[in-house]
Amino acid sequence: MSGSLQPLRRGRRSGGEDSRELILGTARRLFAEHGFDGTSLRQVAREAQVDPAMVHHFFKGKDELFALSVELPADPEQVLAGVETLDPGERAEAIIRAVLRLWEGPAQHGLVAFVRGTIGSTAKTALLREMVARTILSRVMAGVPGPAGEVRMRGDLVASQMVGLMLVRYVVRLDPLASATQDEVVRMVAPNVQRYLTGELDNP
Amino acid sequence: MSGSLQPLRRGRRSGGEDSRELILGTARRLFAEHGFDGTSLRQVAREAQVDPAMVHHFFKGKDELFALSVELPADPEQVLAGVETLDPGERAEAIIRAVLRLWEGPAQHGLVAFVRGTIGSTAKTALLREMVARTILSRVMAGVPGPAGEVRMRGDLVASQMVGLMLVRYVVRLDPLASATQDEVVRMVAPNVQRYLTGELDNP
DNA sequence: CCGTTTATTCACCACATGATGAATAAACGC
DNA sequence: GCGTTTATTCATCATGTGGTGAATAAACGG
Repeated sequence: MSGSLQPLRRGRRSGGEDSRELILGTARRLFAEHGFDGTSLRQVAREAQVDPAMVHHFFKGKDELFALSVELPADPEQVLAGVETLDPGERAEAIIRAVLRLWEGPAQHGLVAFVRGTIGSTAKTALLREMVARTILSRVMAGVPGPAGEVRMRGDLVASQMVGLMLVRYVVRLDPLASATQDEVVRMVAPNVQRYLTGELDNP
Repeated sequence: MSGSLQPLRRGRRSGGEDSRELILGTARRLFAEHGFDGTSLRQVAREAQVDPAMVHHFFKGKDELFALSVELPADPEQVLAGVETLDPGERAEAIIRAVLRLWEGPAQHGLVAFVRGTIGSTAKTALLREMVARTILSRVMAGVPGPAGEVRMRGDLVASQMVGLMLVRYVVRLDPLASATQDEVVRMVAPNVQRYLTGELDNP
């Protein structure tokens, strides 16, 4: 009766269950659901049914775990590859298709986590701004005719539509937009993006 | 020399500095900058140069402080008042004007805080979805002709553009969109919103 | 079969968080 | 002037956090 319940067996487990992957998977999910700050190592460990110290055993710390969790399988340059070679007058569809393909691939979890974590704080928002402005928009807007100031404005407008689309479709998941097919989305929003890219802005 | 530095004077301060408002203001700013989870009571107290216990003296807890901080000075119904009486064919401009007016008023801090706090977690996102779908979109789309399914889709598209606009202009602050005048914004994006509202969707 | 590596658990640390309750002092009402 | 209210500070709690170091046990390599 008074037998002390034996201390949980220490040491390596027998089964071949790969704890590292288990932790990574759980982290990926939790980071996507609650963002970086909203997710704790112990929470990850708990849900993965693993000792918190294991997380540190496999990963250097929370930062590394996050980095590996949201590791984007494709960098923006690759996703948008070829877009700048297209005629600006027909570029909208390609942009939208690329973005939809990216978000509907294996990167989705990571991207949602990235967005959630990024929008949550001013500092990270600044990073996002740099990234969007430099890496993405410069590529998307390459070759669009017009004065530099106007082209930058067009880029921001394109960004506003694309950001809104991703947020509503993948993060907030507003139906029926969230469950429309890729083709439908392209058909519906491409004309608007195209107007931002090369259409008449001042004269509705 | 060895005089112990006297313990900071306790008790009520002489000056008429209203600490309550000071705390509220600081909280409003910090919540907007770092979101709910990213802001701690002690941080607020520190920046307001006030003892952490004061925060609890004036407010029941973090939740109440947050609630009072992001208190929206105008509810959506009021902001969009009259929109549903307008001809759907000319409604886009009114919608955009209303949103811009709201975001550029005293509510801005609270709204940014709300967005940051809301996008950070799944649970709160669900709330946002309900709110947007029921309260806002139903009003904005009232009287728009067409089958129910199509009208809902049009609403989502409008939401995608408006959400993106708010995010890029007020949260991420992408320039030059962030520093454009209200009139410019209206001129540039109204046609796109109008197309979502009543334009031809399938046939670009 | 023995030594090394690796996986797992436990016992801690220092620290920040949200919160409470008592002590003190000024302001206020009478 | 005195009692009450209110503002302010301090000491303290329980909890959760990220992180470290050692102990243990299984797997692996020779």
